[in-house]
Amino acid sequence: MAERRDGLATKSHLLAAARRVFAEKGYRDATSGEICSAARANAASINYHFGSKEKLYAEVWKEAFQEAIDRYPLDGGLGADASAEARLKATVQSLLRRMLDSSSLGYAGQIVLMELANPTEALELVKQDVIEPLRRRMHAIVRELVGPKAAEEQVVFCAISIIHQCLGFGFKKGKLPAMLESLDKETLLVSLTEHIYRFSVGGIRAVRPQVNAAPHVRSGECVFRAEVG
Amino acid sequence: MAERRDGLATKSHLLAAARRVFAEKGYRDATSGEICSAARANAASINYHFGSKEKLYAEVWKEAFQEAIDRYPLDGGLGADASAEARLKATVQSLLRRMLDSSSLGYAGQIVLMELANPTEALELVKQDVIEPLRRRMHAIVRELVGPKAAEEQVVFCAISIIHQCLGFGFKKGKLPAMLESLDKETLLVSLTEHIYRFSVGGIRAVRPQVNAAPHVRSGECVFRAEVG
Amino acid sequence: MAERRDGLATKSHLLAAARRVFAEKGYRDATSGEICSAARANAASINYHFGSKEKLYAEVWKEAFQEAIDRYPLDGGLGADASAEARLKATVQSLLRRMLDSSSLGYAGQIVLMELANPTEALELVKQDVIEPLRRRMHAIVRELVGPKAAEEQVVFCAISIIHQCLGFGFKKGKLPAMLESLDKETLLVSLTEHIYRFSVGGIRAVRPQVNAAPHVRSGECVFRAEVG
Amino acid sequence: MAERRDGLATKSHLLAAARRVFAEKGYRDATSGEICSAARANAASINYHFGSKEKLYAEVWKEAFQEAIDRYPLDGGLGADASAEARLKATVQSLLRRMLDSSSLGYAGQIVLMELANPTEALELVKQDVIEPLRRRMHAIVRELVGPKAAEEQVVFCAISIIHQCLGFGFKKGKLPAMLESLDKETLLVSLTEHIYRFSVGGIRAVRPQVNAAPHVRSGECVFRAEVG
DNA sequence: AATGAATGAGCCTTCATTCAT
DNA sequence: GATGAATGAAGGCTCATTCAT
Repeated sequence: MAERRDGLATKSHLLAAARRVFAEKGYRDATSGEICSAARANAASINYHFGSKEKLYAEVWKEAFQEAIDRYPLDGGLGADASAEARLKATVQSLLRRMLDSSSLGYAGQIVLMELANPTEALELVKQDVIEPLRRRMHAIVRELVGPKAAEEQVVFCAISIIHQCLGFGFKKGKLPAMLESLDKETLLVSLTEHIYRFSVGGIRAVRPQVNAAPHVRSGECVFRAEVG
Repeated sequence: MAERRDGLATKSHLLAAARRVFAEKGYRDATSGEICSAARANAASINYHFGSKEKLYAEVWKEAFQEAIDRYPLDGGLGADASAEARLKATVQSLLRRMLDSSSLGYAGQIVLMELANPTEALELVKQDVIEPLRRRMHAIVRELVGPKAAEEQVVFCAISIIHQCLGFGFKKGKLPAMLESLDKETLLVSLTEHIYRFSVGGIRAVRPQVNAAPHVRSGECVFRAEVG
Repeated sequence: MAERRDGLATKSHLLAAARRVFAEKGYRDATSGEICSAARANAASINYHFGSKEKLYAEVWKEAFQEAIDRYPLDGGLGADASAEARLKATVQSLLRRMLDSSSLGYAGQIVLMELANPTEALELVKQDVIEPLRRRMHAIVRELVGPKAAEEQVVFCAISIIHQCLGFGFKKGKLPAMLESLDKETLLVSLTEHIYRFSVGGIRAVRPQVNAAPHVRSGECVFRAEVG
Repeated sequence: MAERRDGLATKSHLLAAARRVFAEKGYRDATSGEICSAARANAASINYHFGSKEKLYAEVWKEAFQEAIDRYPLDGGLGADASAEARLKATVQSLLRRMLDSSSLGYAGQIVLMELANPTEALELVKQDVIEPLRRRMHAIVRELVGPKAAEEQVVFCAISIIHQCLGFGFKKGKLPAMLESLDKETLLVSLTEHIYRFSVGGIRAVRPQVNAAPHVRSGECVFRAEVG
């Protein structure tokens, strides 16, 4: 009926449609039928090209994350010799871009959030390729900023704090305060990067072992002590 | 055939089972059948007691969040006259408890994460009761800490940063580094509270308008400037 | 909860509600639950009072038809010595009333139509009590009008023609031409009776064996005139 | 597992089975399962081919009525120039055939009766295509027979009388007197047509305004005789 | 290489009925 | 005498998958 597409057009149409639909609805709610009709492909085409819905999903992940990595590398183009601060900022920005990008190629953020909240087996597949490198890079940056004397636990906590700040922005729309909704994507991204970067640098500084307590650090300590005790 | 239970035991059994199953699998993947057999109830009992699977889900939410609010009130028992720092710490701890509690009464964290990533209509229901108060409280605390001169945008960003740090801990198990997994729940919670509190106080201090720039703040600024420019 | 009704109030409420609901929706579409809530009775009350939905239905039939018979007896109050024409007219009117009456006591028409189109076992129950007497009476009247020489088949056909003309008015509302819808029930009924009576007398006359056309045609006219006037 | 049928055999099997089952049991009592197993098709096939049970029902209607219209056109093949009497007879016969035909292709009669007594939305669909044309045709014929001076109401009543006489024969089997049951379908149909035709012509004559009885009554007789002979 | 037809497993829901009180 | 709670059977429908072409 419909004119035949040449070669592997159907396959890539399916991948594109699947990425969109999976990101919008999640693995379980996205139906094969919907993906196929969005791709103007036959209902059997998913199984023909990918073997199963689940394998298509895995393929989408692989593709999406590879793209995320390619488009927004964690080092942000910085050499290994860049300062820890510069690397931190670049990493935050890359991570935010991954979460906020919803162009036709980048629903990665939505998908990963959904998986983290309600994992499929697919999550395991990208853990090593995407999450581990991120965790390690962040860990290294924090370690550098916090100094060699800091406890390992502090480093881990700080890395998590920074990553979570970024990850939260992958939640579905409507979560941001009205005030931020009006900004265009790029402006928002720059501001957020700036904010998270400064906030995190301040946070790291505050938790690192204080060789010599600066005045305002002390005040922070005091409040804290009072609270706990 | 199975012995009849007296009273409305079935209804509460269903609620308990549903909370568990919904938290484990999410709304779509949790089947009525599974919930009913977990509650040792008939397949029709969900409809009898709640009208539909969806209404049961809404009920579970309401209950779970009410419990979260009751058990872990945001003010942590502090009076309104407590210092901003104390209120911040208490709020962080309450929020963390809500996310990490997975006792028979508190899957709220898991569920909210799932909803944020992939919303059902149920999300709307608790937004006002749970999310808004949290946002407002955090906003007020940050405003107090950051001072009246800070731009509104800064306040909003900081509140988000703090909330996101906590929310991230609602993700399914297996996400925490091995090192933290070994700690018992309560110890972990105390450490995390401590960390997020200090980290956030440091972060807030770092982003607030600097009347007189202390030396090391300036260095942070410099790095940042270098990066952007 | 609800105040207890005394004695058999619930039972009669159920009967009334059931009659309404059965007439509106038919046996299969009417649910026990709907009937019970319309009667403000417990879901178990049907089974308690009547044993089953089907037995309630049969009870409704019996009651409805008994009422129809009592309120609109086929002889219309005429003695056995009334003329065949008078008895025909009375019978037609009674039958029409049975079909058109939709007061709280008389959904009989709707129900019988539904049963004729799509029978339940209940139909058998009233066949003897309601349908047979009607058929026999109509047969006798027609036989008298048509004369002893007419073939039995003709008599049967005529009786059917008359009965069918009346039965058709039991169909659900919205079937009558707009023109007739505007009339009030009683006026419509009188007009219809008049029409069917005259039409049928004419029809019978037309099909009876014609020895010599003129004389008794005239007498027929006379009778008719007498009847109407 | 069951051998695959080629082409769209399943779809037409379903339609055929559905027509039978719907006619026997009515929309509500006919189950998808029954229809499918009668069509030796899978339980999901109704949804695949028609979308839902209701749409299948609508399809069955459309088909059945189109067939009824095609096989038994109201004009019975008569030209528009045929006499009113001839057209009346032809129309009555067509209508009776539609009601009595229960070959594999024509349960239309049963279904329409059921719908008239207990309507589905499907009824609306065929009202315009089937019921309206019939009503209009009958109206025109009666108007011609009854003359221009007759009140519109009389014409409407007569048309209804004729139509109802025919419609009544769509009721489920077992309603006809034993005497008629023994006749074969075709003989019964011819006799019934003859009867209803003569009965109705007589009825119309009897209700029309009588200026002077004799002349046109006679002509009516003549036409009738001519028609019959 | 690709597809239209068809399937089977399972899900949510409805509903008449039953049971203990 | 009457009821609220609970149940089992079945119904319509969805959906990923398979098969023949």
